[in-house]
Amino acid sequence: MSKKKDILRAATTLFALNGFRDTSITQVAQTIGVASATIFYHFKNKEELFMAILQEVREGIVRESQRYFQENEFETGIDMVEGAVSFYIYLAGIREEWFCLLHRHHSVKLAETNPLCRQYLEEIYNCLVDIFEIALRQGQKDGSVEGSLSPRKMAMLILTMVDGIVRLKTDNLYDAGALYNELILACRRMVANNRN
Amino acid sequence: MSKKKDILRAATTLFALNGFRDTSITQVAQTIGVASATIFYHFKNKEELFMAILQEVREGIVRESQRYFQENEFETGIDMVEGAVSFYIYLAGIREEWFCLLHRHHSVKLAETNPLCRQYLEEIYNCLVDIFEIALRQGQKDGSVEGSLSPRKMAMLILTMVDGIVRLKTDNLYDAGALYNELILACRRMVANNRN
DNA sequence: TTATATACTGATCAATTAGTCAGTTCGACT
DNA sequence: AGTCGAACTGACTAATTGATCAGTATATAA
Repeated sequence: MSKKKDILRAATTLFALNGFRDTSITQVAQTIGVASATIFYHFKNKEELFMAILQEVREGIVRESQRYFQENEFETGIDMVEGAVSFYIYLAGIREEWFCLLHRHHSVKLAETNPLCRQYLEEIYNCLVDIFEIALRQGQKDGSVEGSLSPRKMAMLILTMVDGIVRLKTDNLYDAGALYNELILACRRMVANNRN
Repeated sequence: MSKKKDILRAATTLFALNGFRDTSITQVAQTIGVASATIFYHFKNKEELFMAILQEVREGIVRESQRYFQENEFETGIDMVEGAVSFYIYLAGIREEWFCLLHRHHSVKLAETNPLCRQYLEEIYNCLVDIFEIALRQGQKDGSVEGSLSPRKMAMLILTMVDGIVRLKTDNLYDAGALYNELILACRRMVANNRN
């Protein structure tokens, strides 16, 4: 019967869609038909509401990435890279709010002064880079990925590219789907071992 | 003796650094020692101030990209791609405010309702994609770039990746310089014609 | 029934905000 | 000297904001 989950859900959507500063507590309260004081009953202030959301996002991303590793197996590392790209696009599709929220400047800005926020963001990005790095290391072991490349740095580059495509979609600037094939191709060309 | 340029300069920095919504007119006025009413004398409202800044950014980016094409010549298309990446990183380094501003959600959001804002953003991004696309087309002509790739789409992917690296730097998350060599390498591998 | 803690609310507040306006300063031209 | 317009300002306003608090409703346990 608690409205806490409702508040979190509505605030997540609104913060993701319009940003932290452009979303008032009143607006969050109104969308779920609750007094604004109710929000301050469950959360000390607006920033703590944001932090609670960020914590949920972190848990969600870590959980989903673990599930991805459990449920998928790939023959070669390079296939695993492709799978990782697919997974990222898929996750950003069904959990658009999470990625919108991470893309907002407020998260980055808050991390400068709020250590917990910084910690959450680092955990999230490490988790996301790892998805690609693990695939690349696997590929270097089985010979499908060029051995001279730095797995961590190439993983960051791929993440950067894939995340940029996701951004194009969430910002309604370009349809991510239209670039999907080229994205996969580009990643393969970037890291594949050409001797095979 | 007009304070208009001062206002534009201060507002550009503040909007880029803290965002549109988190920057008050009073704050802009105080940083240059001017009454806040002076800002409303030169600009109809806060949004028009923002639009004036965006117009300046557009002009700057178009101007700099034209200068880049005039002042540089490359032997092969693939070298031109590398030059384009270099140029982008360089420009984002000396005009960090421009790119910070473009990365802010407010620009994208405003474009949804303000046609002029949308037009400016489109012109900016077309100009930036073109830098890479022209290089790729050149490379397909001289055989240094794989001919089967779509120049426009590959240009968008490269832009996305390079811009993502710039973002890492402006967001103080990671040093762009540390990824520079890998970035160039990745771009070359992505589009190079392997038959040569 | 009574007690108690949790969930929730209406009324209210102090602070900040974008924006207005009447009036002042000042340099250029006649 | 006098006129005029552009640049600029101090004082103000109406609206919104995050946050507080005293008090109400409800359910569960003693």
